[in-house]
Amino acid sequence: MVAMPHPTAAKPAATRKDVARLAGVSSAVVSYVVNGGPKKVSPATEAKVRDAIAALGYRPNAAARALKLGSSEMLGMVVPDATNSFFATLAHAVEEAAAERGYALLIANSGGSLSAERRQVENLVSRRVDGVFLCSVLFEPDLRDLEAAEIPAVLLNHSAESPGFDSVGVALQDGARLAVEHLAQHGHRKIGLIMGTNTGGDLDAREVGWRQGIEEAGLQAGPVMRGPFSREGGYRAGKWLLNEADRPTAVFASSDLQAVGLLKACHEAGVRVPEDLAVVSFDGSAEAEYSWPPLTTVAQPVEDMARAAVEALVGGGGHKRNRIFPGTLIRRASCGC
Amino acid sequence: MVAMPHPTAAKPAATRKDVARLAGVSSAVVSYVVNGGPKKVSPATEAKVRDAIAALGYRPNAAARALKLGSSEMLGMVVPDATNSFFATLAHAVEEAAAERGYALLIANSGGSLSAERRQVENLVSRRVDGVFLCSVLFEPDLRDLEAAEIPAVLLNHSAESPGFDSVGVALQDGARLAVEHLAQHGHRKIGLIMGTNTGGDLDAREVGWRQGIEEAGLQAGPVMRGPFSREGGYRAGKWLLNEADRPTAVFASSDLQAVGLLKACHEAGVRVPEDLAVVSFDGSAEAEYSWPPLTTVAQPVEDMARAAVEALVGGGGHKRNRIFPGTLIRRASCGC
DNA sequence: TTGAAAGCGCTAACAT
DNA sequence: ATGTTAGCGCTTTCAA
Repeated sequence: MVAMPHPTAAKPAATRKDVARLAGVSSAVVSYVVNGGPKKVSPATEAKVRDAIAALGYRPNAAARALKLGSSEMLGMVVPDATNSFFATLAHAVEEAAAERGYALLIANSGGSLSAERRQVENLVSRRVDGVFLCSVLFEPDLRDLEAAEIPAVLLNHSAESPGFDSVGVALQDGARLAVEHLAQHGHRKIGLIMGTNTGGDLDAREVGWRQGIEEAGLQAGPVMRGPFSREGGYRAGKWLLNEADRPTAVFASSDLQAVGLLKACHEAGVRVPEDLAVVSFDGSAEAEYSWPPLTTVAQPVEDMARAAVEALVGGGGHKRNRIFPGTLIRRASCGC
Repeated sequence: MVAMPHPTAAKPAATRKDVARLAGVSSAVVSYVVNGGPKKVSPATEAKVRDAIAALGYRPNAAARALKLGSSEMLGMVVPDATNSFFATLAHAVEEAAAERGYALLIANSGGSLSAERRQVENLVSRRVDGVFLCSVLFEPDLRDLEAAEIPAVLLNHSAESPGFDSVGVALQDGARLAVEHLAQHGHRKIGLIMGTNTGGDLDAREVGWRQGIEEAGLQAGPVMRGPFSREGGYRAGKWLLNEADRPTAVFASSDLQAVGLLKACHEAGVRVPEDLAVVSFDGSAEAEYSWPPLTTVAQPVEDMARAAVEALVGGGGHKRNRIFPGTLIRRASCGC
C-alpha cells in the first residue's frame, strides 16, 4: 500500500449493493441499468440508479462479472517479439480491433522459443482469456492446452491452408514472388535471398516464392543466407553475402528488419544501394520507409489482418477457415525504382 | 496438431470440487496444495491431489481467485504508442519484470491523446488491475480515478521531482546537456534542436538541458524546430532546418525516431552526416544502431527503469519517491566520432 | 416493472 | 492434518 495522506480512510469501493441501497432499489435493477438489460427499467428508476452510481463512483467488478459469466472479456496474443516493429504494429492493430468489441488484449512474448510460447499460452489459459491469437514459432503449433480449455485460437501470421486451424496471414509465397519478379524486371539476373530462420525448421513460403520468381524469370538461384529475423541477423547475412565470390546484384530479404541490417552492411562496405545491390524486403513496416535508401517492400495489410483475426475469434462466425491476404509491393528507392 | 472433431462434447472444465472428489479429499485441501498453503498437507494426500489435478487437467479459475482475493494479479500500462520502439522496449522490459513476480501486463495505447489516456486508465481501473504504469502525455497527470479506486500508480518516463507521485524516469536535462556538450567538444558552434512536442505543452527538460549545454559551452542557441515525437516529425523538422538561412552544423534531437526522420531529410538534401551536420539524439533504441550513419544517442537504461517501476508498484516498498536514472552517451558515427 | 435469491469457483477462518 | 462453510460481487431466473 501506498503512503497515503488520505483523510478519507480507505473506503472499500462501492459495490452494486451500495448503489442499490442508495437508489432505493434492488441490486437486480442496478444490474439491469448497468447492462442495459435483460429487463427493462422505468426511466425514473433508471435516473435514480444512475445518480447513485455517479455519487458513489461505482464501477462494476470485472472479476465478479467474469466469474459469473465465465468470460473475462480479454483476449490473449502471443508474439515472438513485441519489440519487432512488425509485431508491434500487428499487436496494436489487434488491440484496437478487439477494443472495438469490448475486449482487452493481453500480449505475451515468446522470444521465439517454443517452451516460452507454451508457457505463455498456459498463462493465458489460466487467466481465462476468451480467445488467443497465436503467432507461433511453429508451423503447426500444439493447441491442446487451448482445446482442453475450450479456448478458441486463431493462428496469426500463418500463411498456409491448414484445415483444422483458424488462421489469418499474408500470402508469403506470392509476395516473395512479386518481389523477385520486380527485381527481375529491373534487369537483375542474379538475385540472392536473405531468409529468416523459423524455429520449427519448416520451409518458409517466402523461400518458395523467391525460387518460383527466379524460375519464372528463367534465372538461376542466387546465394542464400539464413539467419534470425532481426536487424542483426540481416547485418550478418549481408556481410557474408557481400564477401561472396559470386555476389548477387539484387537481394530479397524476408523481413524489413533484415533488410535494414543488410543496408548497414552495405554502407559499411561502401556498396551502393540500389546501384551495386538492389534490395526488396517484406513486411511494409514503418521503419522501411525511413531507412536509407527507403526500402521497396511487400507490405502486409496489417489492419485488415487484425480485423479479420478478431472477427474470426469473437465474431461468432461458424467454421474454421484460413484467411490469406495478398501483400502489395511498395516501390521505393532500394530496388532501383 | 490435433484437428479432432471432439466426440466428447464440451465438458465444462474441472473445478476444484471435481479434483477434491476424485482425490477423495475436501476442496480446502486442494486449495492448500495448489497454493502451497496456508495449511500443511501430508505428502500422501498431496500426491493424490496432484494426480487428480493432472488427470482432470484442472486449472484454477483466475476470475474466482481475483474475486476472492480482491487482486487480479494484473498490472496495467498505458503508453502513448506501443509501436514506437522505445515504448515497445520499455513495455517489454516491464512485462518481463512483472512476470517475474507473477503479474501479467495489460498494455494500452493512448495515442498521445489525453482523452484516450483517461479512457484507457478507466478501462484498467474497471478491470481491477493491481497497479498501473503511466507514461502520461501530461506532465502532471490526473490520477483521481486511480486514487478513487485505490490503485497505486507509478509515472513511468517521468523525469522531474514530483512529490506526491511515485515515478521513474531518466535524467532528461542532464542527458541533453551531455549530448550538447559532446557536440561542442567536436567543435560545433551552432547547435540546433529538434524538439518533440508534449501534449501538455510543458517545457521539456531536454530543451532545458540543450540550452544549458549551449550556455556552458559559451555558445549561442541554434535554431529550434518542434514537432511530434515521430520519424515523420523529425523528417519535417529536418527539412525546415536544412533550409534555414543560418543552418546549424549540429543538431540535438529529442528522440531517436526524430533523428531517423532528420537523417532521411539529410539524405534527400544531400547533406552529409556528420560532415555537414552532426546529430545526437535521445533514447538509445535499437533502431539508432542501424540507421545510417549510426546514431550517437543518449541511452535510457530501460531494463533498470522497468525493474524499478515494477519494484515501486508491487515491491511493497513504502513511500512514494522519484527515481531518476542517468542516461549514457553512446558514441557512434552521427556526431563525428 | 421490480425484487429475492441461487449460485459462478475460490480462499481462509474456524471447527474437527 | 483435514473438513466445513461463509462469502467475494455479479447475473439472471423466478416470483411478485
